[in-house]
Amino acid sequence: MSKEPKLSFKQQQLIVRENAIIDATNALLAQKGYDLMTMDEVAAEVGIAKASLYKHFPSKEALAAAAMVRLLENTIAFVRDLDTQLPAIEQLKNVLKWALDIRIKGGLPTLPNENTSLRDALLNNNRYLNRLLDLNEHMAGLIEKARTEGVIRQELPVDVVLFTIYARSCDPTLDYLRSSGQYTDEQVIDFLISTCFRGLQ
Amino acid sequence: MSKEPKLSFKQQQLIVRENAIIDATNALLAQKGYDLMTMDEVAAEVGIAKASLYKHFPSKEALAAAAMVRLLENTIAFVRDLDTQLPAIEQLKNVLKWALDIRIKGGLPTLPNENTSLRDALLNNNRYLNRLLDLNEHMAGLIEKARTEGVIRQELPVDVVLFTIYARSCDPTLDYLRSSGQYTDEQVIDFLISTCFRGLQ
DNA sequence: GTCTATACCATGATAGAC
DNA sequence: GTCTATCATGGTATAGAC
Repeated sequence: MSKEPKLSFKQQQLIVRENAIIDATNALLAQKGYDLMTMDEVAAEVGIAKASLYKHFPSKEALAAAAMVRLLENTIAFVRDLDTQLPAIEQLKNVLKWALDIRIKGGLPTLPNENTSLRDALLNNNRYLNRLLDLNEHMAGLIEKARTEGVIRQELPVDVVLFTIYARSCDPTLDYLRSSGQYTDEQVIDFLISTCFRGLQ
Repeated sequence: MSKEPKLSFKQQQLIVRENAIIDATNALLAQKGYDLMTMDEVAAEVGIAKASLYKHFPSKEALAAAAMVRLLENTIAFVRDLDTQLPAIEQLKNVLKWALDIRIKGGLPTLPNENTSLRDALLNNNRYLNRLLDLNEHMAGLIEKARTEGVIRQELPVDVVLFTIYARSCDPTLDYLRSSGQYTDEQVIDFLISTCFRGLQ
């Protein structure tokens, strides 16, 4: 595409490096959360000096935001590629299953809740907000479809269902059940999906 | 009870002061979480100097652990006082409702998940662990009773039900729905209890 | 037991050489 | 753009006077 392959190659190198940085950030965000993640750790994980990190991302907040944006983009891509032949409720379950699989592999940072200072940064990040709105729209469409198919309770508003599914992707129950050592990862995921959609009763 | 009322009075004063400290700790833990809570804030909230705080509690971890122990004791007391005439499932719902009410009032720290450094401290705290085991036994009894009454799915192990209910007490869905401003607090709590026990379908 | 003042350390961010 | 070395801030914890 570019007229100067050399420049393009350099740019490619840059992208690869920055992807590696975001990989490390993602893992550390998932493992320790935003506040406990340190820039020293990220740099060490990537194998570069901390100062070099700051040449790529101007701040810790910007770095974390970039990681969250990439995560949202991957999620949107997954949702777009869902098999539309399936009942909407099965598509929703597949989204949750996909998220839980990623989480078990150590790559899913928990939702930015009100306790963390990352939240404010993300709420001021337009790239992040745009991706989030985009994902929300896709998910809301699926939820409404599932409702017209009669498999989601009518009295539950769409946003209640949406947040409930989002929250289940970072449910601490996953960690507790896994650390009990009594179940396989697949069983734990099935429990979470089942209790989310069918409840306890 | 004591032979020396004067000493007992001093001890009472101490208890009152320490209760005030734990009150402040509880609120800050709920608001910001363990890592973002600072000893300066706790001291300022109570109205004493930071050094005085350390005369009462030897460390930040010990202080947070004391707050969590008191919370567990209050929970156990509530569970003990439940109306045993009610169906077990209604008693379980009442426990969750009670916890969510406290959380809305700003007094319920989130569960210590794997991300926080508080977790290790609590796992080494025998007072905390004993209270937790005690509560777990009470709750497990209720869950088994509800199961024999046929209102909890047989295929769900007791610990899955237990953790699922615990996790719902710190579900971020509560914050998201409240901040949307579309529902009353009571509605939000009903949504959470309903989706927990009946699910989305 | 309360205070002021401070030691000590971790961490986000930067300077400046190469 | 990478590095080493450093700064500035804020936090836990403590010393020592009263």
